Amino acid sequence: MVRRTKAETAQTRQEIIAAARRVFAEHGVSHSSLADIAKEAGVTRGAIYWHFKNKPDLFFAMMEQVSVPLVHIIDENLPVQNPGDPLRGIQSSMVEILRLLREDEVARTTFEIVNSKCEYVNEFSRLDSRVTRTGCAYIQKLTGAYGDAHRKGLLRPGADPEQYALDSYLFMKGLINLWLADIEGSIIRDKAEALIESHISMRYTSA
Amino acid sequence: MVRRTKAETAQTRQEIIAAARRVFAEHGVSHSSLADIAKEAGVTRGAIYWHFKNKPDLFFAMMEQVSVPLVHIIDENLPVQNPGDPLRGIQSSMVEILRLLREDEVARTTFEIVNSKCEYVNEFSRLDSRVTRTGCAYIQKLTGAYGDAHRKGLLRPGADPEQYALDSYLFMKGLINLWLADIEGSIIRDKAEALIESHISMRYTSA
DNA sequence: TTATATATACAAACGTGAATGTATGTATAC
DNA sequence: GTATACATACATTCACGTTTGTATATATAA
Repeated sequence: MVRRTKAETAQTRQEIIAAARRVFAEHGVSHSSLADIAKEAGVTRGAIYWHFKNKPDLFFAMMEQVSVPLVHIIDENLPVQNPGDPLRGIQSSMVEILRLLREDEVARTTFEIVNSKCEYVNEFSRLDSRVTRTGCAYIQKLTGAYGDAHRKGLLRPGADPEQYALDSYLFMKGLINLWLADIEGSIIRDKAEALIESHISMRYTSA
Repeated sequence: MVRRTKAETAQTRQEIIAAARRVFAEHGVSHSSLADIAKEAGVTRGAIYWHFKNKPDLFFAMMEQVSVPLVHIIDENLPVQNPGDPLRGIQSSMVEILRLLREDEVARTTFEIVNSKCEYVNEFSRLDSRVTRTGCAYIQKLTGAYGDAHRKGLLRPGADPEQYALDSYLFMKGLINLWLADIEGSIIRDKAEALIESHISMRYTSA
C-alpha cells in the first residue's frame, strides 16, 4: 500500500515524529538509528527519508512542536496577569511552566531529550542557539516585570531589576533541570511550588 | 617500542584520558570513536583497550579526576570561612566554583562534557546518580549554613533554611550551565560575581 | 464521466564506510 | 623466562544514504 491520501500522509509524518520522540527519550539521540524509529512508527526507513532529509532534520521537526506553548505561557502570564503586582505574574509564569511539564507528556519528553539525551555538537549545535535565544527573551521579559515592580516600590531597597531577572532565570533553569532529573520525586517535585513561593517572597521589600 | 617502564605506562594512561577529554569536548562522547582518541593521544586502539575495558570505562575514568576539587572547594568555604557570617561562606563557595571553571581547564572541559556533550542513557545513566549525589551533598551543606545564619538572626523573617538552600543550589546549577554555554561571555560571564552578590544580599534581613 | 498519465508515498534492496571487540604479534622491563 | 604494554590485523556488525520498484491518488484530457 502506497500513495495514501493527504490526510494519511500527514498522519504518517506525525507518527514518525512521535516515534522519534519516544526512541530519542529512551536511547538518546545519537544511539537511536533511523531503523529503530521506523520500527517504532510501523514504517520503513524509506518513509522517514521521504519526509525528512536525515536525523538532524527529523530532530528539529520534533523540536518545532514544543517551543510554541512555552513562549505562549510566558507571554500569557508575565505582562497581563496581576497588573497590580508583577511579582505574582512572574510567580504564575513559573508555576505554569511546571504545570506544562507535569501535564503535557510531549512537552515533558521533549524537554528531557533536550536536557540530557542529546549532545550539542555538529549539526545539533544549532539547538544551542535556539535555546539561548528563547532564554534571552525570557530574561528580557522578567527584567521588564521586575522593573515594573521596582517602580511600584514592591522590591527590596537596592534591588537591581536586571540582576533579579537573571537570578530568577537561573533559578527556573535549574528548577526545570532538577525537576526532570528527579524521577523519584523525592527531591523537589512536591516542594517545587513552595520553592517558587519562597523565591518570589524573598524579593519583596520587608513586610 | 613496547613494554615501557611503569612511569611511562602511567603517563600513557594519562595521555589517553587527556586526549579523550579533548575529543569528547569537541565531537561529543558518542561521536568520538576510540580511533579518534587514540590518534589524538598518539597511540593505537590497542593501548586504549589495554588500559580500559571500553568507552564508558574510559569516560568514567576521565570523570574521576574532577569530582574531588569541587567537593574540596565546597568543604573549604562553606563551614569554616567567615564563622561569624555563614552567608559570606556560601557566597565565597560560589565564587570559588566559578574561579575553578575559569582557571582549571580540565575541570571546565569536564563540566562542558557532562553538561552538553554526553547523553544520559544506557551505561552513562550511572553518571546521573553521581551528579545527583554530589548535588544533594551540596544542598545539605547549604541547608546547614543557612540554618546557622537563621539562628544568628541574619535571614529575613519567615525564611526557611531548606528552601533557601534549594534556591541557592538551583541558582548555582543554572549559573554554571549558562556560564559554560555563554562562550561569547556576553550574557553573564562578566556579571557573574555581581549576580552572586545580589543573590546573597537578597537573603539578609532588611538593612 | 471516464480513461490515462504522472507525481506521490512509501517499501525493499544495495553498497559503503565506520566503529567495535578480539586475536595475534612482539619487543622489552623485571 | 615471562608477564607486560602495547601495535597490528581481522572479522563482524551496524547505520547511513541511495537506488530501485510499485501501487495508488490525483490531475488532466477527451
